[in-house]
Amino acid sequence: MAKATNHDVYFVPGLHRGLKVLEILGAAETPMSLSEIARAMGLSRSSAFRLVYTLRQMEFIREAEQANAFTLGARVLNLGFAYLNQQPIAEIARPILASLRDETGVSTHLSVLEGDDVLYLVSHQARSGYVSNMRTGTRTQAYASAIGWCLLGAKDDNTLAVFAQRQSWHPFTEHTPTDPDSLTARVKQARDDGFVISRGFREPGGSSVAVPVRNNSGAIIACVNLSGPDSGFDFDRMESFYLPKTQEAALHISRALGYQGS
Amino acid sequence: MAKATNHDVYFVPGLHRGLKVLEILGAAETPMSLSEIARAMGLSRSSAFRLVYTLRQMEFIREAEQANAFTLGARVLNLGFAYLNQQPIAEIARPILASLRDETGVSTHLSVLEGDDVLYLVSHQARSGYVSNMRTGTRTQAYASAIGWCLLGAKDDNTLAVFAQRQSWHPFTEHTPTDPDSLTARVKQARDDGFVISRGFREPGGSSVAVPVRNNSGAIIACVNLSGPDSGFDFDRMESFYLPKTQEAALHISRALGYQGS
DNA sequence: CTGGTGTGTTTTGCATATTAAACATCATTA
DNA sequence: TAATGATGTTTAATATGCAAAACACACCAG
Repeated sequence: MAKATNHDVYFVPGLHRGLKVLEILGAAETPMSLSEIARAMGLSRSSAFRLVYTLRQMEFIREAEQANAFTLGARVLNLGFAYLNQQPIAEIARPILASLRDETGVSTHLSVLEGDDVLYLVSHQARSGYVSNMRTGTRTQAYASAIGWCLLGAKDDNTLAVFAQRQSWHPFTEHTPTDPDSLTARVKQARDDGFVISRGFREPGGSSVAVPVRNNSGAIIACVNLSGPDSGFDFDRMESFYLPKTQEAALHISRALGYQGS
Repeated sequence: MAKATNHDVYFVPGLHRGLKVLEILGAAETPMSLSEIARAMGLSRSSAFRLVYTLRQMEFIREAEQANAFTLGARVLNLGFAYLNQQPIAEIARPILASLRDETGVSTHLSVLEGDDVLYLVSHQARSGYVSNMRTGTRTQAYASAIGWCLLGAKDDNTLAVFAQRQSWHPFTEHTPTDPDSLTARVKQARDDGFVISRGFREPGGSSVAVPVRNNSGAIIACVNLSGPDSGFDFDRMESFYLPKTQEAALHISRALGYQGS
């Protein structure tokens, strides 16, 4: 009996668990000992030993200063950046968003939908004041931010409904949608307008402008956004200045991807 | 017979090969089919099939638009950035190097020695003109650049000699050291001066200022550098302006790491 | 010193992953 | 159409990874 999950016949558990070790070490605040890893994985120490042994030999993990404790090694960086360099959109967007940051003075980002999350691919921090905690590689729940609504516009109504069903709603601020209906309303609004301007939706006191990026067939594949504290935005110029600048950048990127519209 | 490498008893090949698949996909220009992966790995298709199956199920790889071809998935990004976020020096240096970039107008970087390579941890591009190809995650040979000489100052003479022995010397420019002696001379010079100013050493027409970052015990653990095309640097002000600014930033970072000196 | 509890490491019988080989598709070519 | 060669997939015999248990060493408390 037992037989727990009955993993597919083709599954290679050694690989699965090794990658999980990497993720656990990635999430850890401090280096972990072999035993800690074994416990966190729900594995025997002997199995963990073999995984750690292999990973260390491959230099994907390394011992920390304190002996018998392990951290991620630099080799995982290569993987992460190999991924980034393979996303042509990131290459294209980087200089455009840098200019946008310089023109507007607030932080600029490019993000895509990855599963149910918003994933930040490019991020340029405002040159002064407030530092956003959104950096390349950051993930946030898509349902809870202007960027998310903008990106979710890519989904058709049915897919969107299914997406909404599986969310666990957490009210980040008083404006966060907390049920499928209010979310779909937001998304449809974003789709109709072609942009989202938000004020304190994701974080109290934080505002943002989001505009979709489209590919050659006109589908939404990414989202450009400005974000910053209310104090950094001149709210009166939101529609007259920040929005058009952002739209211009988004269009610039879309064109570079073969988008024919305007 | 055969028995090829007689891998250690504790080695788990499934993990080893899975990670190798990720690296191969990371290095690939375009998505790869199952068979291509198998060939690149020197494996049977059936084995590659199981690795790909597992990686795909874990979302470390995904099928490209073209069916039956695979690319890295977004989940590898998490690993890479988890590593970065675990390097406190990167967190500390980021805003300092952003200011340095803004004050000097040229690109700024923080790098560490990783094995025999220089690894860039933080990178802020100049806001105009020339865009350097050194970004976070980039690796370069340590022996061939000002940053490298600066970082190699951390090694004692014996270790440095051993390091020098195993390099394969490639003359990137006419100034690149091509033998152990000229390298060690460079490194000792850097150690004595406490900085390196270079002109066209790594790339023709590219200049750079590099200053070491020290930890609480005074050891060199990283290196701050400015880099840009000669046209971006005002060479007359190299020692009067760029160098002191860089030293100031490096000291700032060193202090934040507990360095007591000056 | 003794017993206890924590390590990391090694062993070994059993369960399971692995791969050669067969199979099923799909193109292309004769 | 049949032959060919490439692909992705499945199978089954065998090679191998796995975890329980034993081991060795450390640390700490009494």
